[in-house]
Amino acid sequence: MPLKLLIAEDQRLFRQSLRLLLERERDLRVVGEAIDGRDAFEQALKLKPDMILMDVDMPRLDGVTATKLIRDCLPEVKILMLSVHDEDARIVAAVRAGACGYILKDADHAEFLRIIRATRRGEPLHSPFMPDGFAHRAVSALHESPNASPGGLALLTDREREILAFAASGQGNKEIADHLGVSLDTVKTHLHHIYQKLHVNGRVEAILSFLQTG
Amino acid sequence: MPLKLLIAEDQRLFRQSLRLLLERERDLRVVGEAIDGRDAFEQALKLKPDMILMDVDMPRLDGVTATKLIRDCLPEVKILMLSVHDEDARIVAAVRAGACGYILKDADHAEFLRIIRATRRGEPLHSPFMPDGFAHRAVSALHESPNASPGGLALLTDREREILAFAASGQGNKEIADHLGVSLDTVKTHLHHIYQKLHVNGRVEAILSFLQTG
DNA sequence: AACCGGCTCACCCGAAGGAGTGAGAACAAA
DNA sequence: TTTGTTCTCACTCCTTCGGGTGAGCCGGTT
Repeated sequence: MPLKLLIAEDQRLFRQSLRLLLERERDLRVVGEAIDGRDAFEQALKLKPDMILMDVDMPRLDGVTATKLIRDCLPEVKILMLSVHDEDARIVAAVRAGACGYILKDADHAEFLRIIRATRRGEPLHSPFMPDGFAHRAVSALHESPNASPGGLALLTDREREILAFAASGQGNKEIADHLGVSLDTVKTHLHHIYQKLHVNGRVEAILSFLQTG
Repeated sequence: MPLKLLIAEDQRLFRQSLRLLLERERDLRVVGEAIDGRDAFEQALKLKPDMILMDVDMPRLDGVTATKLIRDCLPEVKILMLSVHDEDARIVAAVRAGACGYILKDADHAEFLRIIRATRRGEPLHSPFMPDGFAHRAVSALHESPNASPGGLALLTDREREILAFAASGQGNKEIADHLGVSLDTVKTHLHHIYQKLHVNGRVEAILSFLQTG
């Protein structure tokens, strides 16, 4: 008896590609697709799937709320969240709302299938297929402010953005220091922090990141 | 002769699903995958694909900048942008940078394949498969006014432009040397000449000049 | 032949950049 | 008060970058 799956994902191309991937497996059967959270809720009631693959980020009704609704009406259905970032605080919220686990969109498709099958067998969250450090990151995510957008310039302080802007205009550290009236070491320290926050490898990459987002 | 495709998309699951979808087609062949813009640049140089499906939103190096870099080194390769929103201003930037068109991630997979094949045949951007909307009009407008006069970069030799492109992707001299199979000193000499020809003071200024003019 | 542009490599040297650490001052929030 | 953040500065160690110079090789031109 194949596992009846419902895919809830707003990006059609991704949704259809995913369906293709899943339908190659004999033990899995995609019984429906939903284009947002509300649709997922309705489809779930109608189709009674065994498991739902639910994107966190969807229009009209987000994955977390949809999970909550579905778990209220259909407690037996298993829900796996799909998310881009593992720092996503909504993953924790989703698990609280009744999700059985989560899969990163960056996951390998083999790992993807393994997680689905493990969840089907009712294996716990701390399954070996879960990315390492889940618990740790989950706790961290709870403590992090919701405005945190990983990789964005938003998390830089004003001073750091200012310095990055100077750097992006082609100035050297010494020049920047003179312009701002601080020491060379201070500029270097700021840049050091910038590189860490942006997860980049050096000045040029940081500037590219700045030019894209700026 | 199947079309050689390179997929540049940071979400692994989407990337692999996409590959699956494309490989079912006899006339298409996925020759490689790239996980970000910089990787796309390197893979493009290595694999020489006919067409690149490039996500706009990628870490390390965004799709627009990557498009610029690739078009400068491999002018014959066709680049199709992938984006979530058709209001995305980066789509316009991408077309300006040399992309042949764009596909929304919300597109139907059949439409997706149609656009790829239309682009392969060199059909104009205002193809009927293009969704209506802002970006569509912008793309058409751009297509009607082909200008792009090469600036100071014209006096650079092919090798110099190539090296500058590598530098602009965030790579260090050692990395560039390894990629090109030449010595570190050679790369430094080329850069030395580049700085002199462009009348700039260093790496960052040269890159800015490259990104603006290229 | 002689010449020249482009590509390659080597050496020296000083300047700049970056990792990592520690720490003090100002200030706001809990 | 305690805690945390931001900005500041210093110090070491190491890598990378850039300027300058010289030189060999190859291919095409005059």
